[in-house]
Amino acid sequence: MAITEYQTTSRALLRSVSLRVTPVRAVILGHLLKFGRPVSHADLWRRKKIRAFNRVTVYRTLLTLQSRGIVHAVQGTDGVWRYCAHSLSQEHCPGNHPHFVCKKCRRMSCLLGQTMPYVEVPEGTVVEAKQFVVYGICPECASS
Amino acid sequence: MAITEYQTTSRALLRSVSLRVTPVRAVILGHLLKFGRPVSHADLWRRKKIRAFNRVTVYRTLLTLQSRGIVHAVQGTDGVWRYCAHSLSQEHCPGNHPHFVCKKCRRMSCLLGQTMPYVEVPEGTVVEAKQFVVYGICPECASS
DNA sequence: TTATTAATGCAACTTAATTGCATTTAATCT
DNA sequence: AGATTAAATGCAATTAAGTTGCATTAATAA
Repeated sequence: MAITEYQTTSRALLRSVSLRVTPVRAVILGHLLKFGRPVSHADLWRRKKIRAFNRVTVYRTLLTLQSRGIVHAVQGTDGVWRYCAHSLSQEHCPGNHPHFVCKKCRRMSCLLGQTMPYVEVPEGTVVEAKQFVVYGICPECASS
Repeated sequence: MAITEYQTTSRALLRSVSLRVTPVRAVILGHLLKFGRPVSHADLWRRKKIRAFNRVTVYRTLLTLQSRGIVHAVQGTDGVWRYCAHSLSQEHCPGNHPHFVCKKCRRMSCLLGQTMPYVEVPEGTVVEAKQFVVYGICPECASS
């Protein structure tokens, strides 16, 4: 899939959640889809095409996409938020799995194939989200 | 247990991990023990006795206590680190349980009585820590 | 009591993220 | 196609959490 195709998909995704199709949104969503793993604002900002926009707008765009449910956010143990896009085909809110953060390369990856574990909470508690982050060294960094 | 007693305990705790007993450490550890739940730098900073010290020193003290294993740190879904002290009686490294953060009062509490779930990671991955945060509304905030 | 190693304070800085407001633009409706 | 308008964007400034380097001070051991 070429980057332009990702942007075609992006436009469709945006329209599907009735968001105006703007250049920033198409480009950011395109990049997120291409990354395929949760990436931070900083990761995006390294890309020329994204740096063409305003930093604040990038932040706001990520929030907008998140609010419409086409992007989910997870935080690493470094306190930095990472965003991951999901395609239209996925039925329920994704991101519902543990994540791994490498202390060396700071990359985050999804630990797929396992769901979020059940947790017991005190009576009367309203659970809105769960975040499970595993921290350590990824295979690539560990072997070098 | 009065605050002075907490500080007596603090001194013993500090000595037990061969840390110099200084005013900042005794006061911070005393407050952490009294809180009994994970609290942030900001939470501590609200206390007059703690604001008497330097902000940086408070940060550094928390790191020191953490490095000696008498305090553990967890991050909320707001990206803020919270610190929790544990008494000498506890055998193994505490903090090894899920935590809950309330979106309204921003308080963090420990979800005791359940251990950290096992997670499958790709071959070659080195796991150093796991963080499981449940986000939502606490019973107190939910009922009001 | 003194020596010395560790701890503290201060000032400045970094990085992530947010806010308010003026300007521009995507989509809608003639 | 062109005007309309609510929504989106850019800019400047700000906040909040946390860090760094370095000079000064203090807790402990001899």
